[in-house]
Amino acid sequence: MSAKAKETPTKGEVTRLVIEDAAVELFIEHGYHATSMRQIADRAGLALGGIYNHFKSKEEIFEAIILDKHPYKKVLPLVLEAQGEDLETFLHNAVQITLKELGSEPMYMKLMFIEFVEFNGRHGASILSQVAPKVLPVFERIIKGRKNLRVTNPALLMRSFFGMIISYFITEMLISKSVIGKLMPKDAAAAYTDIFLHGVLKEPL
Amino acid sequence: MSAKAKETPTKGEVTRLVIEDAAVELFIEHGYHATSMRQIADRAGLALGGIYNHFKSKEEIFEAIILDKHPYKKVLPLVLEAQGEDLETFLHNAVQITLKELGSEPMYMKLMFIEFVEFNGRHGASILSQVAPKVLPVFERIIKGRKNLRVTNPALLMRSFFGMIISYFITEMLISKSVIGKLMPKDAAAAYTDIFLHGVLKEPL
DNA sequence: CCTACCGATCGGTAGG
DNA sequence: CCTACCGATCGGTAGG
Repeated sequence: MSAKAKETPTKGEVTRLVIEDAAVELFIEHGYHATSMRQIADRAGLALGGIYNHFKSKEEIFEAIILDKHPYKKVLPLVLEAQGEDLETFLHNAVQITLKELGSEPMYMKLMFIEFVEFNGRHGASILSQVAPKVLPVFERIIKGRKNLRVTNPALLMRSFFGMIISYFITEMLISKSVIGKLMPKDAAAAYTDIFLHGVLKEPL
Repeated sequence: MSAKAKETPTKGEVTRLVIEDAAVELFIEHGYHATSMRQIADRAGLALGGIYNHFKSKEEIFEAIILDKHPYKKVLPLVLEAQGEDLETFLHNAVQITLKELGSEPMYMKLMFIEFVEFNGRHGASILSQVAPKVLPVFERIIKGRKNLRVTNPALLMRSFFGMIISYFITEMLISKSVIGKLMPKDAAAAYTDIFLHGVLKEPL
């Protein structure tokens, strides 16, 4: 048992994750306050009381989910490690990789909105304060390294980058339920990326 | 009483609006399911039972609010009536007017997110189906009339237009609670508009 | 429009 | 980890 404690998860750790998985599904389906502890217990396959061996309260489940499954957990390393010979390919890669990764489980983006609506963005604001100092330098480097950028403020570049991603997914989720989804181009993600890049860059790709 | 019935609102109509106003405040503060009928009654200044003389259920209050106070009610006429000599000024005006109008009560944008999170976008999808046919022609006209557009698909242009607006407000609300809001340029709305326009247009303004 | 009430369900706990 | 239970609060209604 001297290893990194990642190899053989405790039975308790497994149950904890089962509860989290059941809860995150239900939260995404109905939101936080409309989901009951009994529903979570049922879907996790145990009795109501059993949950409280792993979590002190319903809110603690939500907080664990935010820590473990928030989309930024996937996006952050991707953006930090994005590569490319020049600025254009770098930004293009960063956007495409991020959209593709998040697109594999688009509903997890809904966690952000649940938190925003039902917790007034309390967790979101604190995540932002932790993450921004790590990500901002990336955008600072982009701006300093190249001259063909129309945007010279790193915070604004960062904001428009993530704003574009958020906008892509929320419009995607709204449109997919409507007929006008049919009118969208095949690779809407690429088209979206394209608009953003041309908005930010001075010269065409 | 042959007038348009807008002049002297019934006492009942007034009470109805008082209830809606109390409810929309509470929904924006805590979301739909976390708001109780008793809270709404208290804030509206009447007893619990009194509400049911004006609304059959809690959900009916929410639906009335969506009908009366959804941000698209303000944005739609503005976009339809936006003017401008050429394409650039037209688009620029449309964006600026919309951002300014919504910015006067930014929290009402939260209604969209509440509906998305707690009603799974049911109302949002039906609004989209009603509104899209009216708005899409505007973007079709934009595309047909001018050649210096990089985006040739009207649905995509419409999506990126409203996506940009949504993205502006959600990042605004998140950032305003964080320190990095200080790093943003003075007129972030103008900068945001600028990025969008350059993303969509072939030539600089 | 209010008072007083209904059954149902909520989050959480004790005790084993 | 389950059974059985707690007080509190929920949306909604009857009756005046």
